[in-house]
Amino acid sequence: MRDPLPKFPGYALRRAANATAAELSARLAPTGLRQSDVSVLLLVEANPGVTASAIGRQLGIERANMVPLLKRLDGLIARAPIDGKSQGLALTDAGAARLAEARKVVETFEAEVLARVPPEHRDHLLPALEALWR
Amino acid sequence: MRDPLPKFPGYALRRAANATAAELSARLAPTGLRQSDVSVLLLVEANPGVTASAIGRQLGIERANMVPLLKRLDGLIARAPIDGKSQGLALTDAGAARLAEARKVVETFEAEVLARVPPEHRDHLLPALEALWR
DNA sequence: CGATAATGCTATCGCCGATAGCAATTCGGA
DNA sequence: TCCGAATTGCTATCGGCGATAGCATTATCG
Repeated sequence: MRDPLPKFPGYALRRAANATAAELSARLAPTGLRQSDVSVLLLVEANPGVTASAIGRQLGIERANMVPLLKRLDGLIARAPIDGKSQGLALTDAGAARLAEARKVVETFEAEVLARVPPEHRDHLLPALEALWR
Repeated sequence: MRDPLPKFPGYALRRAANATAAELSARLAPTGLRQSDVSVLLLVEANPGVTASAIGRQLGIERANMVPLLKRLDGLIARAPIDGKSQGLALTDAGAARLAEARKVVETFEAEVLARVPPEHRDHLLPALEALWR
């Protein structure tokens, strides 16, 4: 079947992103966390006391979408008022434990993804992708 | 703010794919077509007489999801029965005309995407991505 | 011929992201 | 210092894309 689409970088990007996202989701299922959950947990861990807004800005998640996300992470993330309108986020012990599991999954997965790229292209993937969104 | 995520190829893939998809969607808006619409139209154009199932297989779209998609493209794609259960798809004149508009948008966009990638990484992007889904 | 596979379809769900709007609070410049 | 502007967290709702389960009909093949 003739298929002109794979020549398009945007199309290849979509397919590659879908494939990897589906696989990572499957691997994260046992932890009960979604990809977005893990990304938020990682950022909260690395920046204790950050606000939900700041996390959202960094990850490209709208404030409105942070709300149900954080609601899902109840018990894993603690909130402490910073002032009258902001609240600082931090991992609870349970959150740190769950993140430890998830991190193993993610790091294994990411290493495997990179390993699938032929060696001569491998080092170019990250810089090329970063040019497209940073 | 500390952010360990950009080091992960899977994360960079998601962000890059999101950014490019959002931009392409915006550019396609004037044509009234979605990205998936255009990909289907391109495949039907390149393979007149194909079935919806075959298109779906090629594009990674479930049969079930082809139904509303083709319903949206009513008037742009004609269906002719092949046998009792299959139907061949082909572009109508209107479909060919709309696709011509969309193709211009897509090709311009794809060229710009590639142009954003630093020259030393450019030729590696497509092969690297293909290794992740093909 | 009969089991199996394929096709097109309905209905429903999940994930991620976006917009619009709101009340409360904080910030910053005249 | 005061007041308009910006920020924060939130509700509600929508859109795009993809997935699953199940169904009736029709083809295919051993």
